[in-house]
Amino acid sequence: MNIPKEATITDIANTLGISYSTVSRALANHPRISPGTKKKVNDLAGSLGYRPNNHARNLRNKTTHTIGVIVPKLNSLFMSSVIAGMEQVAQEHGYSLLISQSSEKFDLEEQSVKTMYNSRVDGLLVSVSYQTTDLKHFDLLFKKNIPVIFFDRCVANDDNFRIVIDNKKAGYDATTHLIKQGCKRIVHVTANSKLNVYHDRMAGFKTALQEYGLSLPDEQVIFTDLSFESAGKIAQQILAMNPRPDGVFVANDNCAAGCMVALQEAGIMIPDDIAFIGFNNDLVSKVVSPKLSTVNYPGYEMGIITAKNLINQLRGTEMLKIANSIIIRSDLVLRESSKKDHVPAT
Amino acid sequence: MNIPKEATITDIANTLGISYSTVSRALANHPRISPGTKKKVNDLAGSLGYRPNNHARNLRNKTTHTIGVIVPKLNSLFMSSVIAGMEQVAQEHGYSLLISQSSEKFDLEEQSVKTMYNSRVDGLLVSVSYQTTDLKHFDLLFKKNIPVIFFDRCVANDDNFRIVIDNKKAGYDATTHLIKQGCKRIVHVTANSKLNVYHDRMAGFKTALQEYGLSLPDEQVIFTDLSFESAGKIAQQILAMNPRPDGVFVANDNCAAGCMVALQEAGIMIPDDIAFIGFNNDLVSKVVSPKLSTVNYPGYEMGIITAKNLINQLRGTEMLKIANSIIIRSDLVLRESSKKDHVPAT
DNA sequence: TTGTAGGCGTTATCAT
DNA sequence: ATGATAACGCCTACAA
Repeated sequence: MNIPKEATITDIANTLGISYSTVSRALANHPRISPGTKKKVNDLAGSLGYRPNNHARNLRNKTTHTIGVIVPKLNSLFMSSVIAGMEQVAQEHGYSLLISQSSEKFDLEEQSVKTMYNSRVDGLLVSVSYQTTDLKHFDLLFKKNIPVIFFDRCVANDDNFRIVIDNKKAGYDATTHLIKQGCKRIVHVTANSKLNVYHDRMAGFKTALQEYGLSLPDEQVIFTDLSFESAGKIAQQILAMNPRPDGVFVANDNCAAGCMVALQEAGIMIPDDIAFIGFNNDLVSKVVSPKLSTVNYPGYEMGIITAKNLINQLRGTEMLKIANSIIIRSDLVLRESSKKDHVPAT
Repeated sequence: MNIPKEATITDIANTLGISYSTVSRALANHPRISPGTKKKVNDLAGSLGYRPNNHARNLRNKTTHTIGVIVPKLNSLFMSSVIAGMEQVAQEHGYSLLISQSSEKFDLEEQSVKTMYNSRVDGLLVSVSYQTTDLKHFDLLFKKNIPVIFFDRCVANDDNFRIVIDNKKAGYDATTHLIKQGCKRIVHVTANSKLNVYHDRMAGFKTALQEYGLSLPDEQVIFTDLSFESAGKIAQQILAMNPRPDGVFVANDNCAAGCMVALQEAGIMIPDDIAFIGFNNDLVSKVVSPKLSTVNYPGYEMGIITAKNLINQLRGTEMLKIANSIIIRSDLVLRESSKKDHVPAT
């Protein structure tokens, strides 16, 4: 078990008979180091398998070149695209990503924030958990002026920097679409939470109903955790309603798909009896039968934009105190689940 | 923009009028520091918002308490469960996770390995990409005796430590199930790769066919990237076959679901014309209609076991050179897509 | 039970 | 163009 020795700049300096500050500068491609020494240093470094010690570097520079990422769940097409985008940008700029999932639990999110703080991340990208209602647990970062950017999911009415879609508009468009398909009694299935995404989607939903003169009895808004597993219960609730609704707008695809499956098992025809529209354009929306209409928004792009903004902020390139939100484009994706009186296109 | 000063052990020592080594020891809960000083130190540390500087610590100790994780994709129920399990164990033992997705590309995986290496992770947990055929790119780690554990996906015939399921048995069981349902011409859809998961599942498939005296024309093994997007092409290929197969065993659920959707659009009845079985028990398997039979294995547990093993290895607790693989239990999950002559249970 | 001193690998500020 | 030196914050023999 021989310990393979780790080469340092001192080693390079010694075998080359020069000082280690010269080596350091040569490695950093400092302008006033002779090309000759640069070459010698780089060659030797290569053959020695030298790798810079980031810890020493970070200790010295008080910067870690690490970006923390906290998300509620990793297992959606959307989230993994976001992260892929972030990773690309991070790599391009020499940053690493420290990723953590809160599993929709506030406690775990709080825990993760602490870990990130103790790991001295240069900045943090966050999509908050389902249970999060305020941002006190980020105070340690705020106090130290460590930039935090919230993307996709934020607590409503908060003025931190955020990168989101226009959830209200998307909710409005989805609902309007159902109305135009002839739906009169539309149910909205969402989470009982203060998050922008649910709050705003519902706001859009309500605006649309009002605008078209449709009433909204209390029972037509159903609160749930939006998991696939909970969908069975929602379906029961819908079946029990009298009169039965003719359209459902669910705040995510997983839950929408679960509802559809359960309702169809109970003999409901979709879209003829009840039209459905979901949110996220997740894989399930293309698999469930009939295919689920939904709202699409570009995760990969959102990841890129979010990461770029953070890095700009870290480099002081951008005056971000001015703008405090970026809105990303979203689109309605219409499929069979919401097209009344239409034969599926085959 | 006042810079909030960062408290160090020296600060604590000074305000308390004791030496910083005492503070260091008190913080580390060293046995021979008086409880009184310990309390004073900890209290002050708390009120000062002191956080240990991991970089200084790592520099000193030559250990980062960071575990690298490289996976092909994050967006599956399986992978995100694995990572949740790893995170839990890591946190319990004071480790952080550096996560990266290769997006099934060899280049990105290679890149990630380098990044991990340069970040000086204490160990690495890897599920290799679809394109990976050998492990040369891990040599830098191997040479330095940095432990690497492969989980779920490994290159075949490699003797590194691995934590996997018995893919051959699972493939055998899945195939046998189809045979027992009366299937005579069974197609296997898999990836053209050297990975254990595909290699072994196919081996199990072939063994089962042989055992039951079924022939296997070349065209009955279809190679693809197994993505949902490629499923349409596979469906075309299956439709073009003469005689038409009556059973399909696909090496993952996404692709299986995609095939089913496409075939049903072309008028094929599932399971009556063609029975289907997938692999992974991903969410789509419960959403697609009819619900997809599949092979389930516990991601969360696999994550826990993998992380625990690495940490034990790092602490020298375990003699891992002896064992070189751990097999995790997997089960067949039978649903409607493979039950011939059965009415769906409702 | 506590203090002193040296060093982990870098980079930045001097000086030469 | 290069060298010497100090400092980043922490840990740990060794002393006291």
